[in-house]
Amino acid sequence: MTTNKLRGRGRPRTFDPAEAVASARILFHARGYDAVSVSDMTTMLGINPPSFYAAFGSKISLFKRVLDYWAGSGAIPMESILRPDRPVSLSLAVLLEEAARHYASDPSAAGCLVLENTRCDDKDAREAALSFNVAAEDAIREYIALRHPENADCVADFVSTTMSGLSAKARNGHGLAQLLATARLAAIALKGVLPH
Amino acid sequence: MTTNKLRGRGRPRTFDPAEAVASARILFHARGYDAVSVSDMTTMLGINPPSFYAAFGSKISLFKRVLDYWAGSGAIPMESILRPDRPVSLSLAVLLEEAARHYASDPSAAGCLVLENTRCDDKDAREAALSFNVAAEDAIREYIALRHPENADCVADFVSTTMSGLSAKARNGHGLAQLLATARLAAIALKGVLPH
DNA sequence: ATATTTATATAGCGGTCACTACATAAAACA
DNA sequence: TGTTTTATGTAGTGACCGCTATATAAATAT
Repeated sequence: MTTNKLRGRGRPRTFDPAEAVASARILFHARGYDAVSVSDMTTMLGINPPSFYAAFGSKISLFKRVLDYWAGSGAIPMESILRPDRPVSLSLAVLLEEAARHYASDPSAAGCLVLENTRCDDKDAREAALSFNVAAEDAIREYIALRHPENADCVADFVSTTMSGLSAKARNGHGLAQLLATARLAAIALKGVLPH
Repeated sequence: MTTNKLRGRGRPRTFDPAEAVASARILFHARGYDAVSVSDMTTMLGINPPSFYAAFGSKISLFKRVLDYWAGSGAIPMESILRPDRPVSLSLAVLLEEAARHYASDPSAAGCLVLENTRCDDKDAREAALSFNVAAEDAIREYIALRHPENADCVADFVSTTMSGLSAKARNGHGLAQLLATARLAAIALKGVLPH
């Protein structure tokens, strides 16, 4: 994490931007883009606003860096779950259970970073989160379509909707056990609609 | 709607508070509590801040009036859906379909006013919305428990989670057809888990 | 008419927001 | 050493937030 990129000539930084991105993820995940102020961020990082803007440019560009960072490190590993060597309904059931586990894993940052921020008030942040959400939904839909093209759209919508619900409920009182039970109940519908 | 309550002696109001509550519902429903400023509200109502505060006291107390008003007029009529004379799984399927229809009915104010605002950044508004949400979930759980006490908790959680997902998706691109298809898919799980 | 009551319009309160102008400190390079 | 480069800390900017002090306008009551 301490990526001291080879230093050039000026005064050295007093903080590590990569670590700052990881810290920013915690804040954005816990409270959402709108509710985190640049002042909150600079206080947590122990720096002043000019250092923040010199390193990241703007609040929204830091948020985009956080999304990129999280997609490659902490988010649900879709490609390892949506495997071609097991039944689609099983893969989707695993996906929902994994979502339940992820969303409940850190009570101080419950739910999905991407899904929660697809509903924030800042247009740019919302659209940035939405693009990640759309990409994930496309991956799910295409995975289903490989073996169940006729049901891909509505099943993908159902899975996406259930994940949104799981994320929302993770933030409003549902714990791991409840989320898992809901995920397993949803999987019943998947088994029922996908020929096996 | 034009409830001119019997006037006393002072200068008469230039606006109808009951109509203002209905207008406020549209704004809060379309954008959420955080994203609606008092300035937005007074501009829409054609009044000045002092008139607003004289009539409603504060932004949060207007929001609470909006919730009360909406629960009694525009929200999903739970008591007429959760009927004791038909199968629980059927009632819940109707509830989910009705949610889909409600959440998609006004594209400029998509989703559920209550559910969407259980996730806003203002603590008081969030808790006000949450209390309505909890009441609705309790009603669902108790309805299920009358005939399926062993499954009431997890089935109620599943229905609540699905409604949260429907509301979220209604705000992010899913239209009536998609929401209805998702509701019907969720109903398969309900039929599967509730003995009939 | 005058007093009382209530709602109004103007103007602005202190606070927070994302962001920046400016001078300086700390490093590498010549 | 002196120049260049980069990041820093101090101290703000203007815009918007929820909300209000103050004076006045418009009704009823006496």
